[in-house]
This record gives sequence, C-alpha cells and structure tokens, in this order.
Amino acid sequence: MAGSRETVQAREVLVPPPAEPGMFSRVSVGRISEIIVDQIRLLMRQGQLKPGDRLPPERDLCERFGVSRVTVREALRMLESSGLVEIRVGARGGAFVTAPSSDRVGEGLADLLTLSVISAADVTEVRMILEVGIVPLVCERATEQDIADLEEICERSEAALRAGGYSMDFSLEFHIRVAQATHNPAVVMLVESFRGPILMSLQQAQEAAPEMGGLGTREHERFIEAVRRRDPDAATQIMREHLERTAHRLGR
Amino acid sequence: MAGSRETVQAREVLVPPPAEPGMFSRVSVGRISEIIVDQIRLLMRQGQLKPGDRLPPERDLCERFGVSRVTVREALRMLESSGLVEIRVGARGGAFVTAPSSDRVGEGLADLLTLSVISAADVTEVRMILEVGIVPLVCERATEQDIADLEEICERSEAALRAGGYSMDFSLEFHIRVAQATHNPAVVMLVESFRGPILMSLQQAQEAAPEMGGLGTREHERFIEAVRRRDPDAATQIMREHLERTAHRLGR
DNA sequence: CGTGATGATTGGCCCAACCATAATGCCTCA
DNA sequence: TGAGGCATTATGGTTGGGCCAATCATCACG
Repeated sequence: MAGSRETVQAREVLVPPPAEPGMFSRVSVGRISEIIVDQIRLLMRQGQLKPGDRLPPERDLCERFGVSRVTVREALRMLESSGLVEIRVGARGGAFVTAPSSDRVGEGLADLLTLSVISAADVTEVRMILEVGIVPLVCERATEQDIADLEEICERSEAALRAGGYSMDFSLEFHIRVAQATHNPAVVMLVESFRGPILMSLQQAQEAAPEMGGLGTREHERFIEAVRRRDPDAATQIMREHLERTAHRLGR
Repeated sequence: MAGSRETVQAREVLVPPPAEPGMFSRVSVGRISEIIVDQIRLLMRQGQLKPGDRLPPERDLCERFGVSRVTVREALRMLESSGLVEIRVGARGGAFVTAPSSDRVGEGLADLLTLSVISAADVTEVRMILEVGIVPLVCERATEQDIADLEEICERSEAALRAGGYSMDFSLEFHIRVAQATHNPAVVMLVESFRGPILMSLQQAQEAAPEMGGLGTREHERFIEAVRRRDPDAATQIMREHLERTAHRLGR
C-alpha cells in the first residue's frame, strides 16, 4: 500500500535522477538507510555537523527524509556503530555527533586480533616500527611540558611500584604520552588505536615476567633523559632495546 | 501488551543473572540488539561461525532470540557496519559471515583522518615512519615471488610511462606490495588503511611535479636491487630519500 | 532441449501502537 | 520557604503485522 509509493518518492527526493527525469531513473540505488548515512556523513565532513551537535529526533528525521522511523533508526545504528554518533535515551536525548576518536579503529583492530587474523607478535612488530620511528620527531619537537608530563608519569609509576600497586597501565600511558610529544595527530591516533592490542600484549608480558616493572620504569627515565638532551640516536637506541625486551618475552 | 513481557523474558534468557537468580539482577543491560550482536560475535570468536557461513534468516533469528524482526535487523545492521557480516537479498540470501578484513579498520582510519585536523604533511610523516621502518623486515623476509611481483609492477609502470599513461596508481601499488613483503598482516593492514590518504598526497605531489614519475620508478628499481642483495641499510636509505623527495614537494 | 512463467525464499520498508528512560517542573507538605 | 515526591513530556526501544522487491529453483510449454 502506501509504503512502497512513499519509498519511491523518498528515493527520488534524496537522489535526483541523473538524466531524463521520470524516465528510466533507477528505481533502486541500494538501501535507503545507507543514503541517509551518506548524507549525514557528508554534513559532518563539510563541517555543518560538528562534534557535540545534536541531530534532530528520530521522528523529525523521518519527516525530513520522508521515510519511516525504522529506516532512520537503521541509519543511526550504522552511524553509531561507526563511532560517528552517540545515542542517548530520555528527554533531551538523541543522536549526538561524537568527536572523532581512535577507539573505533582500536575495536576493529581488536576484532582482527581475536579472530586470529593477526597475532600478538605481529602487533608488537608494528609497535616497534611505530614507536621507534617516532623517537626522532619526539626529540625534535618535545616541549618542556611534554617532558614534565612524562616525568610525572614516571614518578607516579615508581610510587605505585613501591606501594605494590604497579600495573601495566602506567607503561601504556607513558608510551601514548610519548606519541603525543610528536605533535602529529595522525601519529597519536595510530598509537592510540593500538591501545587495546598494546594493552593485551603488555599484560601477557607482565604475566611472563612480573618483576620487570621496575626495569621498564628505569628505562623510561633514561629515555626521558635522552630526549631532554635532544639526542635522537641515544633515545632511539633506548626505546628499541626497551621494546625489544618486551617483544622477546612474547616470542616470535 | 505482550511486547514488554516478552522483552524481559528474552533478556533473562539471553543474559543469565550472575548470581542470586531473581534477586538484584540488573533489570536493564542496554539494547537487546546489542546483546544479539554480542552473542553472534561470541560465536564467531569461538569458531562456531566461520567466514562464509550463513546465519539463519531474519525471521528464524526472531524466533530463536524471542524478539521482533526489527530488533534482529538492527543487530545485523551493526554487525554489517562492523564488517563482520555481509547481507545479500533474494532467495538464498541472508547474512553471511565475512572473512575478517582490514578494510573496515581502514575505513575507520579514513574517517579519523578526514574528520579531524590532520594535514597531508602529517600523513606523509606517518608514511615515512611506517614505510621506512618496514624495510629491514622486507629485506629479511621477501621471497622470490615478492621480488618478482615488485619487478613486474616496475615493468608495467615503465611501459605506461613510455605510453604516456602513467599514473600515481603504480606508485601506490608498489608501496603496498612492498608492505606485503613483510609477511606481517598488521603491517599490511596499516599501510592499506593509508591507501586513501596516500593516494591523495601522491596526487598532490604529481600535480606539483608531473615529470617525477620516471625518477620515482627508477628509485623503485634501485630499491628492489637492494632488497635482492638483502642490504637493509642501502634499501632503507633509498626508501627514505624516495619518500623525502615526495614529502619535500608537499612542504611542511 | 531450451525457455519463459510461477512460486518460494529472503531482505527492505512501512505503520501504528506501546514501553522504558530521563529531564523538567509542578505541587504538596513540613 | 524549602525539599521530596509525583505527574508531564520528550525521546529512544520494541513489538506485531503487513506489503514490496530481488533472487533462485522448478516445471510446464513450445
């Protein structure tokens, strides 16, 4: 009944026929919900939809797009699952545009890991390349603030070590903060995307050799020293050894 | 009416209370569709659902999970959007478990890159780190087949150059094939994820200096030579210069 | 022996409700 | 006047039923 007719009308509105309006226009261009997803993505890319913005309520979007609520909801579900919006229920709820985050990429990576397409050793190798490779950038660009933050992490780490409450989270935090010292957002995102996998491999390493926390922290401090001296070769060397020690315990 | 009661029942069936059955069990665990997603994910992780397998039709899943079709469809939408299943319509259609691929991760990365403040220079910097960093691995692990494939790409590239039909696609293909020679799927995934951004920056480079195609191809050949000699230092040097030339034209 | 009609399977989309959750504001009672 | 509680409202979540569209298998007909 009305359902189908509305559908066709909606498609014509959303994707205008390429030529000969009304004649031979493709009647099916895939899923309507995907068209909606594309439209919203486009708005985000063009900056008309910024992080924090709230999309209109589902019922409004239905009217605007001329489709049913189910379709809009499927579109929102896809956007949400792509990490582009966050959906909250209740009054003043709705779909909020999220700030781009590396979490989603990390999830995808974690999927690949758990589905055993890639191994922990593979991830460690990438870590080595990335984290060793960025060291020269760090030496070149680290600010006083960067260095101070890194030292602060080390201090907290040592305190926790003495209190017996050390965990590999400190190491993770350290390495991510190092990446931030490159002042290259792409590098930061990449390293953060590997947060989950990194954490997994760090925990494996800790199980294999729990006493290594102290040694790791001392190496972190030596690394900071080298960065402060703006000595990329020494810093690279320290970072490489530090990571190789971890990698070695994971075996290849 | 029945709706709500069935819902609660379904939740109890799907997520058994952790302890004290019936007492203090959480009354709401979020969306039903997410529970379904988790269940199916779990089956995939446990290997009971392998790539290529077909999930039961939507209407069957409704019965099994005791939920409505819309709910099942939203779950499938999320799985699809995470790249875990592929949905085909028509008789013998349905939701098929997809072979895990890095494409989805790449899409997420691409979103991250296009939706945030990342410049071409940032991307180029990451490229440098990655593609220079993998060279030792390539020298160590490249097989005869890898080298032969790389040479074949160079030959096609030269032919196109002579015929005037050269495009930066050849360069892209070459660099991705190099990554594959590491035989580390995580590396391949990462480099492939940068395919889009890489292509962008390569095209910018070509516009800035269109005559460089020939020089690039010659450098590719020198690189292959070094790999064949298993000379990581020379190969690294060549790759670094090769990329730096590109980076330089983009300016920093 | 094609070959085209027909039916069956399955996803895509719609509708009209109703439920659940959360913020808001009013309203009563101390 | 203040504070707790109750109704209101806005919004997403879920249901059941239904029709349409795409695709594949089958079978009768030429």
